[in-house]
Amino acid sequence: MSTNKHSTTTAISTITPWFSNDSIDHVSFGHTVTATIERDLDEHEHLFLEGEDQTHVYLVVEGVVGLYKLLADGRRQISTFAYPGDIIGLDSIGVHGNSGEALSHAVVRCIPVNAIEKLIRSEPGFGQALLYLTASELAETREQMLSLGRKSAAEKVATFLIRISRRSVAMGQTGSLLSIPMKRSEIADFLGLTIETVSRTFTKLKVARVIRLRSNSQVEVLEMEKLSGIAEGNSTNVIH
Amino acid sequence: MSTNKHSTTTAISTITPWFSNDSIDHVSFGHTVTATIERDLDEHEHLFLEGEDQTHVYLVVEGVVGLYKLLADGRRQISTFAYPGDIIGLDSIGVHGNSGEALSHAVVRCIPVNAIEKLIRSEPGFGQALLYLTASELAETREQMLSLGRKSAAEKVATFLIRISRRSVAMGQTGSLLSIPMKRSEIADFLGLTIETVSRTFTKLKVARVIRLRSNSQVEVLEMEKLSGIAEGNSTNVIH
DNA sequence: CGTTCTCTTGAGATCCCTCAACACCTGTGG
DNA sequence: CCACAGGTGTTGAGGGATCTCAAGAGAACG
Repeated sequence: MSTNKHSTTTAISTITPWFSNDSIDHVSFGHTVTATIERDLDEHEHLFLEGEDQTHVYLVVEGVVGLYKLLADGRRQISTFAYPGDIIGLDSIGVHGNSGEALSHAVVRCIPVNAIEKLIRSEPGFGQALLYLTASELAETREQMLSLGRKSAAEKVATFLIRISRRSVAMGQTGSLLSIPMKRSEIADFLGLTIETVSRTFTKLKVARVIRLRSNSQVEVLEMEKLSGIAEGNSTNVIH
Repeated sequence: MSTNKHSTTTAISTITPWFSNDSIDHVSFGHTVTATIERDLDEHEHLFLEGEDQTHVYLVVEGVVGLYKLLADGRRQISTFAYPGDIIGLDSIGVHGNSGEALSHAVVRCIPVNAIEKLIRSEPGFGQALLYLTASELAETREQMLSLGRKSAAEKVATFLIRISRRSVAMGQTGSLLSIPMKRSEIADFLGLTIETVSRTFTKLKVARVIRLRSNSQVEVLEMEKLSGIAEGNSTNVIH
């Protein structure tokens, strides 16, 4: 179960939207928020459900949180994965448009929406920072729409890996040894595919010696050029 | 070709993001912008191309502008359709992430980005209005991702029509007689389908007496309940 | 009243999904 | 230390929704 910890320390955070290739935006909380609650989430624990009233905005501190929408029959579309430093809840005004669930153990800092509104009014630049952050998220989301609407399974998976690689580099780590914090089913629901197709596509990339699987959650990129070529739909890099 | 008209009138606009079901946000320009340029666009004329430096934000005054991304081989994904009252360019900081093209004759008001920045600093509430606007657009985009990733052709087309209907109602018009300002190819590139599939799906909805086609750009919804049932993926409303 | 663009319809191909079996991994308890 | 169970990932075979290719019908326009 989850535990709540009150904290009086100021939370100053470097906000880097997932998959962002923009320069890093710095947004600081806490100067006027005297006490924000930090919350521990177990694997599969929900932070909120689609349709619920929005009470907080969340800053991911540790772990990865998935935002998703469901259809009546259970089909799921994962909208985004929120990594440490990402802010959750900027898309909705009043009511959550997505459900938010921890992929594994995670820690988030909960900021009440009224505190956000207060900060926007009191701290010059804060609102603008949030605007830029939301704008970047919109740009990322539209990039993902291109993948969902127009790319093949191989292109989708390659795009997914390239983005993880970029994020990895942005975090100061290597871009060729990637840790994949999500399961096949979550990758599938993010890319609009089935688990089987995701699995088969990983195998094809492996056989083509573009990647190597150290484990199910560790991918080594052997041919970065080829991978990004596939991601961008270059027909010379087609996999069979 | 396009004509540019200088204007000194204040442009006070009601901003309603496309497909929005949120309450209407009011944002006013012009109090500090003494002269904004209004621009006429011919059918298929581009406002900007993906990758270009962003110089302006645009307020659509008349007509519809499509934002799209291309893959190297020509595959296209339309990100959104901007209607009168919508603002274009809030997603990008510095460089355009999409190309913007008028679907038919259109008029836009051009607001220099530095004027926007000035307004954010000088007019309290302006930045917040833009934030809410961008947040709504993000929510809409994620709704569209569910369509692209997880819905069938019939569900996509039904969702598309329902959203046009909602927008129509929000504009004070009837929700059952819809005017469709885009061609089949544009609908296809928005929904991640081919023109042929879009055409066939319209025919199926027509045969099932859910809609009636007055012309290629005028759709009459005969069974709204059934249409929204299909849009939400209810298996009882499947079309064959 | 032809020219061109758009939309519709058909037939066959293809990519991905569905269903099914099996392999792998990890933790637990005998 | 092994047996087993449950969750997760892989692989195969077949089917189906959508795409591709192609022809023709309509609509718009000079």
